[in-house]
Amino acid sequence: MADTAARRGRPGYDRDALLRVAVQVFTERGYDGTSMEDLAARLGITKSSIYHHVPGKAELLRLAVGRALDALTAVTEEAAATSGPAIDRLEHVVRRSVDVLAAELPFVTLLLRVRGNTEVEQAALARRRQFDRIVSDLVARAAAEGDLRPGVDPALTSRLLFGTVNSLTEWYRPDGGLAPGDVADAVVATIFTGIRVERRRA
Amino acid sequence: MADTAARRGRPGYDRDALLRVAVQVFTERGYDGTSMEDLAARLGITKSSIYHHVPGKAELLRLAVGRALDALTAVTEEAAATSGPAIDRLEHVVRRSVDVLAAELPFVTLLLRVRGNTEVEQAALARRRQFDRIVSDLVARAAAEGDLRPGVDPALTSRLLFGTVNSLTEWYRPDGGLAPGDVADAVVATIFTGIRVERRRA
DNA sequence: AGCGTACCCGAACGATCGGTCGGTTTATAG
DNA sequence: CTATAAACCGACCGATCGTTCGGGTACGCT
Repeated sequence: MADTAARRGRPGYDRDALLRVAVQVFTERGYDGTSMEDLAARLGITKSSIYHHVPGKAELLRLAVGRALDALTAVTEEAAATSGPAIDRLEHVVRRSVDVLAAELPFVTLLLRVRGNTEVEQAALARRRQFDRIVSDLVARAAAEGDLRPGVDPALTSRLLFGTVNSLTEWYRPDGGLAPGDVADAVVATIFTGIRVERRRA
Repeated sequence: MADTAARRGRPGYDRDALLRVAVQVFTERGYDGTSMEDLAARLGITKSSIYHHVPGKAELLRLAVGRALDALTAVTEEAAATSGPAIDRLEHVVRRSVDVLAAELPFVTLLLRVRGNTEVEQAALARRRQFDRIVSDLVARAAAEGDLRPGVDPALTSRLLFGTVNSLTEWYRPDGGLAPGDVADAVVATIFTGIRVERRRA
């Protein structure tokens, strides 16, 4: 789609192609559990070659989580996320977040596993908290506008909402015959409407 | 509660006390991201002293995830989890799982982060899949018994259910003024009943 | 053909990894 | 006071860690 334009120089990985593989391996073995040797083996090149593309291991992580954060941040800036009833804005953000998660699955997966060990990770966590804040504000507004069931705690609910959406990285695979829209439908239906039907009454 | 009975020998950590600290550090820095030196520093003893209690780093992980899995497995064997309508059994397992998660938080957290890098981790994943299977079977039965909203996919629903419950490890802290029962109420209310109220109709 | 560009390699670096070893310290039991 | 038990320590091991360095190699362009 993008460039079939022949590039100059010796063929091989460019920074983006390398990043894709790296992120894949990071999500499989964990960032700390992946050595540069592991990466090199998977890439089919030597360890030292990686440093032609990137100044170090940490930079690979930085690029990866940055990409995920950019995509998520963009969602919160869409028109449907910034106007209208909060409950509808919330639903939009949830649906689009699922889309982003599907489209950038390895990157988002990596982001969600970051624990703040290094400066790169702490910076990522800080940006992630901004996103979290926006969504939990939407939940609070939806409650204030009377669109949430009475008794639901907005803070707690936004936690559960995040948990449900983020847990998609644990099992969802885009090539599994399940479209992102279907997953979004299921998430919204489950959280917004509930799964149980009222039957036995007396 | 257990033993105030004075033990023999030089005072210090026993295997269980050491395990508690180790699991704590593992959840903070990640298993791979934690060196034996890190552990020793936190314990206030030297690296080599750790090997008096345990044959190696992997054994610490094995003990930790084993403890979490034992607690979760026990839940599925409780009376209320093995008889009655599936929807009620499901609710019971969810509620008790939240209890276990709260009571054994560091151990369960560690379990949920295991990715299968080593044999120990793969064995843990296998046992975890058994638990997952039991719960997803309950969802399927509840659907067959007509207690789930029509249109909900049991397989997908059980995934989301797991995601919601398991995500508690990301933020829940037992000393945060929120009782496990309250969290269980919120989870059950959110997933089973939904958060949205029907308002605008025409 | 020759040049610039982009990509890759082997060998080596100091630091840190998980783990081993022989010996020491501090308690209780008799 | 001695024996036994339980925990701890410092020095050291080979292996692996992320990274560096001085080149080598395969392309498009002119």
